[in-house]
Amino acid sequence: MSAEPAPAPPQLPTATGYALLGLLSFGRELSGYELKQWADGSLRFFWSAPAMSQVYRELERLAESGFVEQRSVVRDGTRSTKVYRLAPAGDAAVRAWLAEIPEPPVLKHPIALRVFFGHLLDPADLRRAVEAHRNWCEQVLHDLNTVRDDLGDDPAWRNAALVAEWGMEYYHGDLEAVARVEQAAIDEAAPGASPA
Amino acid sequence: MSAEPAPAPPQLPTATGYALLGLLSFGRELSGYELKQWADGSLRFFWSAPAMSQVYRELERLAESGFVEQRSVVRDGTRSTKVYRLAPAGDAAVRAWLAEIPEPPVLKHPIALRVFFGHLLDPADLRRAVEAHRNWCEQVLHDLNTVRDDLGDDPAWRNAALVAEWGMEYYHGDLEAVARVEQAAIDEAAPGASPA
DNA sequence: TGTAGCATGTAAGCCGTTACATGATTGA
DNA sequence: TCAATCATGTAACGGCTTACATGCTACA
Repeated sequence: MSAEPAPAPPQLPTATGYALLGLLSFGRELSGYELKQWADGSLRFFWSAPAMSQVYRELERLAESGFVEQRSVVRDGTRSTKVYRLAPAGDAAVRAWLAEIPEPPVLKHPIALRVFFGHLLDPADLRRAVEAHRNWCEQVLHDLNTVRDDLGDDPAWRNAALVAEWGMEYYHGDLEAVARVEQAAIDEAAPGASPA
Repeated sequence: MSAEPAPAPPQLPTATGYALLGLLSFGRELSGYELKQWADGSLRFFWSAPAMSQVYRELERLAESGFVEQRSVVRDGTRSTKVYRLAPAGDAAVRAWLAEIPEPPVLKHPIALRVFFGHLLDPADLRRAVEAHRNWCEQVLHDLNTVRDDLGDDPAWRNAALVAEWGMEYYHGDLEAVARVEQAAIDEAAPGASPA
């Protein structure tokens, strides 16, 4: 008959939780804010980056379940920050998750959608969409390039560098494929109607 | 002072709703079941295919908002089926949506994730993940090939065929990129330890 | 006779988002 | 002193999923 609150059943993390565990597995002790920054600078290129509020919620759950250890530190000045470190249970959990057969990839490609529904857009709108997509890809390529440079040839970041390189090829290929499909789609829409 | 239920405010469709409107824009009158089948055979390759229950819910909302027209038909035998046809408001709505600046693409790539967190997997697990991914891609390529063949060179399906072709290149490229990255990641993990 | 496909939904719940709220610190 | 960034959350909501429930029809 204890009056203590029932211990939370250690439920398994969500995909986002596992991703945070993965980031913590590099050994650093990080705050929610820092984890979000890092996710935005790495995971977002090939997985997804959760909202800030989601990061905090997940960290709380991970701490409740014993997958991470939480403590408050005073870093510089007087303010205290909560920082998180991977616990042994968290290490085991994320390893087990990654060893599972993966889910299929998820792709939502707005240009492919617009080509598919091409009869509902006029060529100018399609071109505007392609241009926005191209700008976005170029920004991503620029960011990835910076990331790649920052990683250098430190063996500790070799895998991250590999993925950054993969990402650059990927988005480069996307750019090329979109250009091809745009040309074909617009040619179809107005055969022979080339601009003066 | 009428006692009638307040008419539902015609709220804008969700992305899934727009996708259904897009499918209906090809002019056919379809049931929820048929729309789901079609989404699974087309949209899923480059966008996403909603769950069956989601299709029904969206169709109901689209009907409430006047974007589609609903009627019950008896198709063969005695059973009646609800079928949906695009209403003028739905046509306008989906056109306007597609003409907007698109959201950025979404990509969740399980192999990239596993390479990034490569220090948490042993090479055998990475290989298993890659193999599962490869099987998945090959299935998709097979399905896309069937789709492409079925579309033939009917000008009415020219855009769909373009996207199917794009998809085949895309997943082919994925396969190649994954093979490259796998080789590099495994080489790194065990340098000099080539199989006998 | 039973299984697979056709066909339509309801219920519950998670995941993640946006919007909101707060306050300290740093540098222009 | 103002804006940007660091830092941490809460509240409300929406989208989509899985699991469940139901029943007909065709075919082997």
